[in-house]
Amino acid sequence: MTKLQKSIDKRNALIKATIELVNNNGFHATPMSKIAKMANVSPATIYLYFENKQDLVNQTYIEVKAKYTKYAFENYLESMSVEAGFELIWKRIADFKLNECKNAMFLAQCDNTPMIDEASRQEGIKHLQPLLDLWARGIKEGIIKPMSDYLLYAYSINPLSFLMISQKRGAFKLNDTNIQEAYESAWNSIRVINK
Amino acid sequence: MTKLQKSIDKRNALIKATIELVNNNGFHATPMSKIAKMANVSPATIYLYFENKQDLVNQTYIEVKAKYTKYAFENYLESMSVEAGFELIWKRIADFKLNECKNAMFLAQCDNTPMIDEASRQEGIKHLQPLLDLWARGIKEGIIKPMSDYLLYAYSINPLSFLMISQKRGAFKLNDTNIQEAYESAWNSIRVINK
DNA sequence: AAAAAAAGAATGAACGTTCATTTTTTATTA
DNA sequence: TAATAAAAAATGAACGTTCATTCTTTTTTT
Repeated sequence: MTKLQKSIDKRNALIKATIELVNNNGFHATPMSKIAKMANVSPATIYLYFENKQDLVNQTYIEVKAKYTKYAFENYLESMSVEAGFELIWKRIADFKLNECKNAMFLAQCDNTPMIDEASRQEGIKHLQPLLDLWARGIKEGIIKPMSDYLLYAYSINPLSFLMISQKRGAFKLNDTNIQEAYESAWNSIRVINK
Repeated sequence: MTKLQKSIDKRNALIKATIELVNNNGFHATPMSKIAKMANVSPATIYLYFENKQDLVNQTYIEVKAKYTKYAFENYLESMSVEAGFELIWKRIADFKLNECKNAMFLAQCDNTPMIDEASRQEGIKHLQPLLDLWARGIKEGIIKPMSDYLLYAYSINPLSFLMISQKRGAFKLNDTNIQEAYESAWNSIRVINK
């Protein structure tokens, strides 16, 4: 194994440990020493890869967010119809929250606490552009209600976070049936309804 | 001022300070000393009112959650139609998130982090029963889609949390117009749609 | 004057970070 | 290629600080 690879492995192990521990204990209740231990590394080693604890969690956030959006837009083409595009992206995001549960949990926590720098937060939002573009197109075509991106996001994508957290708490179990129900709810909340 | 009143005032000041500081810094980044200072009280005095820090935040959570549900169901009568009842409750909740912004922020953070004991979380959920009952009635009458409470909640009530957080970050401004849009989205996502 | 409430200072534990060394890798020379 | 020197990576222990909580003293109430 090359030197570079070893470095990447260590960095990845640190990021993985950070996600795991922050998910279970929150940012301030996860000491660097525990992150180091879980990553099989000395505490001091963390500081070779990251400036400090804040930098570690910022970088973790950006990395996970990038993974999320990459996953979401896989297979999406701008040539698709608005309906097809939305359904595809929505279901990919649902998949992510289901299959990459730990990553999704981590993002949910970051997005609801003052854990992350505002700058890193901005950095994370950038990659969502294709969805915003799709919505703009949908509105122009009269298929999607003319609402702000925030409303569209709140009623179609964001509820998945709540469902995931409920699932994590064991209060609710997502499956193929209610994923389809949820998708239809999401779509009905943003589409133009012909009476 | 009576002794009892003074005690209640002190307890309230402590809870208010906890909300303020946890909102801005998160649970673990708000020291007891700061809470004491903001409440004009000695750190030691906190321990006359609360067992420890965890107890302080648990009790704060339960108190705020109770306030939230009381606010939500004010004026609601079980004799109302499903549509009217839902609109009333939904708009009261929206009002709460708008007008009692700090309280709402606090709940959002509690609900998305491992900050609160599971027991206190359960305690907080109890008071939402009237809404669940309304949904059950709506489903029986064929007005609301037969979905689990979690899905109904996720797509109608919960998005308000996201909007509130976006507003807090200055990214989005809620007003009467988009509150109405949001309400219609919420209702369309859970109602039975006659094609 | 006794009891209760509140205060501030003190305590011990835990944390993020740094420091002095050691270990591992890479480059150079024979 | 083998030996060795230089550089880089990694370490565990140590440091200074911060924090939740407790202890002792003072103030307020009864």
